[in-house]
Amino acid sequence: MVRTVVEPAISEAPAAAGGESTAKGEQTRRLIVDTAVRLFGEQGYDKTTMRAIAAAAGVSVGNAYYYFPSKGHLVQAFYTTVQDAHADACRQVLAAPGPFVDRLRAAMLTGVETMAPYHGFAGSFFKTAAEPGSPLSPFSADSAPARERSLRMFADVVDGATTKIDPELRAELPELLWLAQMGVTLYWVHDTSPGQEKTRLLVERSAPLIDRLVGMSRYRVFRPVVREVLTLYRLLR
Amino acid sequence: MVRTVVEPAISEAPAAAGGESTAKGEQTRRLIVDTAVRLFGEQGYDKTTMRAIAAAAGVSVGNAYYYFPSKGHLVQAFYTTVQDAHADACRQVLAAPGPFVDRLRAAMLTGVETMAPYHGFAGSFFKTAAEPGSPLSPFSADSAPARERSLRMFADVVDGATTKIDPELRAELPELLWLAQMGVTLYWVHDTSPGQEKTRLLVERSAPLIDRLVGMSRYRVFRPVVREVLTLYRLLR
DNA sequence: GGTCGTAGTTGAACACGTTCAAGAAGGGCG
DNA sequence: CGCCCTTCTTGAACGTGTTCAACTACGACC
Repeated sequence: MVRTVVEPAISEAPAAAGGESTAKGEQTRRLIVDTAVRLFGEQGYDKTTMRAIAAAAGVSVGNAYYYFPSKGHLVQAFYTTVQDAHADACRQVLAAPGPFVDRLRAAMLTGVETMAPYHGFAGSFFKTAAEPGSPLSPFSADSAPARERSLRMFADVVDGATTKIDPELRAELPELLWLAQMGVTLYWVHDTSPGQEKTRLLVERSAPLIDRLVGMSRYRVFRPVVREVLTLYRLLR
Repeated sequence: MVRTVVEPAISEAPAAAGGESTAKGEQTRRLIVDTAVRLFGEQGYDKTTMRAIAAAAGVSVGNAYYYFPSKGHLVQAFYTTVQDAHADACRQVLAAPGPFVDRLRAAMLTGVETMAPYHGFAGSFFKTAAEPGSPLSPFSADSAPARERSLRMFADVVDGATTKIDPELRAELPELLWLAQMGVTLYWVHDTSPGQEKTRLLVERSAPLIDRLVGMSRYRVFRPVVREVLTLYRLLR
């Protein structure tokens, strides 16, 4: 078997502060994760075996498991990549303040747009993410960084909104919107319509709907029900 | 290995109408599914291997696959069992007409109650059901019978409700409530609180909430938004 | 009774994710 | 240089779900 020789790169300051990785280890880690991400994109989740990843990266199977506890953890890297792209795509649109409905639609739509190329892939690995104890679950500790980033994005959506919103609702809104996007993603994964046009329709039409509901929250009549929903949400979180 | 000899039972009318199974085949099929259901309940999904099922049933692994295309299809049988129990538990409560809120709470609560013993099990096999193409998905063709039965139950919940409901909403309500129960189940699977008390809380408090929203649907002010939601739902179904 | 076709049954074999005992590499220290 | 410790790497091995070619049992038909 042909083995690529990896030279030790530039000599590095030895683990300055809390550095848990040497230059060599980090290089192998990247090599593996890059190869995995590439193969996932090319062939989907199930078709991309750990043996194939290891072979393509020029390392042994065991070596991949030295850096990643499971195949699922390799997907986490893939997921992070996609999410970074989503955040980037949103930045421009969310730069200037504007109506809540536009910002919400933009955030959700670019999300669907960014994920689009990976629809098949997402379908095949979704089961892993849906498992309760899985590190890939959006609610898991392992997903905390990705979740935080996404939440910050929705906080930005709310902060830059010129629409008037009930203050109590406004505080919880980013989290609720993130949850809504999880719902959209759930629908998207199961959406078999060509180009996932149904999911686009869902976003296109639920954004104004959410906007209307949020707008209504300011009126006194709805205060009790809004409070009830928020209280329940806090209890269940 | 000890092998139970299976006598051909009572001689049977040969495949009267559309009968696709002989007596012997049906017996083996039942033997396998009963064994599988028992082991699933005793040890959970992952711990119960196909080899263990086959061994406990006194057949070969290949024989199990002759009757069931995959391990997941064996769970379908388990799921059906639980759902039957749920329907039975509801029948008594739903016999006499009453307020919508009571009927809804009862239906959902008995659902949680019926599933309770299998929480651990459900968690481990949930990933299989969540997969888009899976026959175990509640939206799949294979799940059609179970889905129909559940829908009929929620239709009963609505039909026997003495509460006044917007007719247009009333027509779609059973399906929406079924969807809501899917949501509750989704939460339940991920609920790690002792005895899944949080899920009970969710049902306990969301039933009056849904009731209130349904009640509000009759007022003219909300007609546009109700219609919008229903239209969107029909488009996405 | 014999023959044939279908239904039923078997267990070895495959590919997969994952584990693990063993070893190699490399650098710091006396 | 020699020793040791940590980091990194290996590939065989395990247990899993699933497949498949071969075999058996059995009822129907001539």
